[in-house]
Amino acid sequence: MGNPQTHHFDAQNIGNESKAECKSQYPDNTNISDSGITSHSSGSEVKANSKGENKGLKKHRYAFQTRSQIDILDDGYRWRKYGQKTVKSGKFPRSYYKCTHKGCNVKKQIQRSSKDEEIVVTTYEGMHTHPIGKLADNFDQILRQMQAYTATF
DNA sequence: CGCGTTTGACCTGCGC
DNA sequence: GCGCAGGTCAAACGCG
Repeated sequence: MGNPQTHHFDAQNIGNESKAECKSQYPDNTNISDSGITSHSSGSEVKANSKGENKGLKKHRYAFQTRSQIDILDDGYRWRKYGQKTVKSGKFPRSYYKCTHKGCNVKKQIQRSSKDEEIVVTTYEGMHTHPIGKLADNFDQILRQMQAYTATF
């Protein structure tokens, strides 16, 4: 298999492992886990099946921290920024990205730590239904810097 | 000419 | 019931 897909770090891979654990690597009590990544269990898809029957609609969400000076980490996919909002518990704004693809509604959320601007929190939501267009030049670097990730929902 | 980015306004959900 | 926070969409502009 010489396909670049071999290195696909799809969510299902992580979800299958189910070894994700919310390890707080924050040296200090960062407010991020108070009002950013951890909360928001309610999904917009919930209203779709609000008929009263809730199917096993799992929302894939993965968040990992990366130590980089650049907010935009190219993981091999193309992302289109569709919004930016400043969170209250954080002096830095949060960026919202969406995968520009047919039928690929994967969203990515990037936020910088309010205290350590060197730490960038990237949250992925959804699964890619298409192969990677190219190999991320710094993909290996991203994996190395992947300090922690949370997979649930 | 296509699309990616930017900014503002609007909507929804939750808390008080 | 109202307010706050977060999230999303839309229109316009700039760049390639």
